[in-house]
Amino acid sequence: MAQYILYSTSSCGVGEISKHTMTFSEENYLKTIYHLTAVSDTDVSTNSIAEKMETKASSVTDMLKKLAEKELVNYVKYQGVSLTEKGQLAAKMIVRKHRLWETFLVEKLDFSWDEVHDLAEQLEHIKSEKLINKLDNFLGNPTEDPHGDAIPDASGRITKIEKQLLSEVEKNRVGICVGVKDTSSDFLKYLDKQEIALGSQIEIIEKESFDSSFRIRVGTKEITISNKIASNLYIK
Amino acid sequence: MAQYILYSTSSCGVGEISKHTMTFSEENYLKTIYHLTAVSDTDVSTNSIAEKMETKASSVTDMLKKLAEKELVNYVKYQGVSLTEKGQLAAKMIVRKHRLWETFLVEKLDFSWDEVHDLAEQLEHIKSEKLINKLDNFLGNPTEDPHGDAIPDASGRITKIEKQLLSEVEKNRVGICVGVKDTSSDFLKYLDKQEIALGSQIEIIEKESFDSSFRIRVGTKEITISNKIASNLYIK
DNA sequence: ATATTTTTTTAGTCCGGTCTAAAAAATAAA
DNA sequence: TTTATTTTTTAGACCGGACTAAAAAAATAT
Repeated sequence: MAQYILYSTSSCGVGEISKHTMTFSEENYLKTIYHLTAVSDTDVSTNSIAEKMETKASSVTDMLKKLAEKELVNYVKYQGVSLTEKGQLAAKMIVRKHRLWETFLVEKLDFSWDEVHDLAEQLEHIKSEKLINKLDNFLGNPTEDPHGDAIPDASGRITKIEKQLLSEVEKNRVGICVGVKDTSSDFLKYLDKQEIALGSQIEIIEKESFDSSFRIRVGTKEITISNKIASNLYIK
Repeated sequence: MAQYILYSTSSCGVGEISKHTMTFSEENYLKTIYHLTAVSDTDVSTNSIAEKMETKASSVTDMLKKLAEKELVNYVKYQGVSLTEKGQLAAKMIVRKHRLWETFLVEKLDFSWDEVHDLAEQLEHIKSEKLINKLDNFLGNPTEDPHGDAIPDASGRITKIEKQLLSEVEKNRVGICVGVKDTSSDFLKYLDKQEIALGSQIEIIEKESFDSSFRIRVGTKEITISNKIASNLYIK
């Protein structure tokens, strides 16, 4: 019976990864694990992956074995999974592709920010390092995508953006909207309706203690937003 | 036992196709059949498809049944295959995508014309009519790709380009290079070396009857090219 | 017209990725 | 600490798409 306790021993350059081509499915699992790790920073459970990917736990287990075999994850039966260095880099490259394509779609093809996610899910699997680097240059080497999320550079480095959730900011602060936490189409459409976009100036006029809602000024307009909205908006 | 004699009876709009999503594999078969039909204009044989796709005849037979089931091809056992109206339109949409992406890669991302084919083979499978139409607009609705091949429009219409093979043109004619027949990387690299590109002025100085080679002037330079080269260059 | 060769199809296998159902391990409750 | 519950893994199946080997049909040659 095979052992799945795998620690990355050999260092691995970016170029090396592109040689082992991964399947779409493998890439999707890797990306999901990456995102789940980013939130909790502990080992990721089989079930949490299954839930996020809308698949079954048994399918996840199968895939984790394959990814462990390829030394992309550290997987110990019943104890969850984490990315190896190699896996982390691979995941970052997928995220890089996703966010660069989203940027392309919004900036060059004039898509709105709520339309681009599904398309980027397809485009992120196009296999060519050269393509993505040329796209990066074409877009002017952006560091953030249309939702304010950081775009890893060609070597996987991420320039951290300092930002705060609007819900955690004190009264009277004025800031610029720099990102969203929830990127669902519904939320983004709501923001469009309220004329809140990346770069909008937001001032907190009042915090309502009763329901934790916020009275804010967006540009020149004054509006009320729920706590749920406020806790999905980043400002700086 | 199922019958595979299928003629398209219902007319089918462009929008309708995108609902039945096709797999990558189905799209590749359809595209291959389309290209093979374009050359011979008769029914396409199982073997010719297998050869072009570098696969086995038995795999082709399997797929032809599936495509017939979906009413994308007219398939009669042992008698070859042709595209239905629906299949033709679907194939044209794939070709449209392929050629628009190639154009994008060359014009916007600065790829050379010998590099783009393999990338476009991946990009042509991205599923979104909206994306491809926006890309079309972004590129200024081009009618030809970087190799001089026609790009079908959103409804599948193709604006025929009048062009002749250089090998079939009489002595002293002056023309503009408008396309290539062979689009292999080797051939395109050869053309780059000889400084022959789309738009180059070409004058036939001499036809050598012995080996059917050509003495031509490209711009200001005089060079000799073999008959094989001349029969893969289109001029107008 | 018959035999031979080529082409095409069928039958059965395999692989990747998913699933269900059942077993095993870990966790929580009594 | 024993039992109940939840989580995770295994075992076995299926599906799409490919393959090999063998059978059947069509084309070609004698």
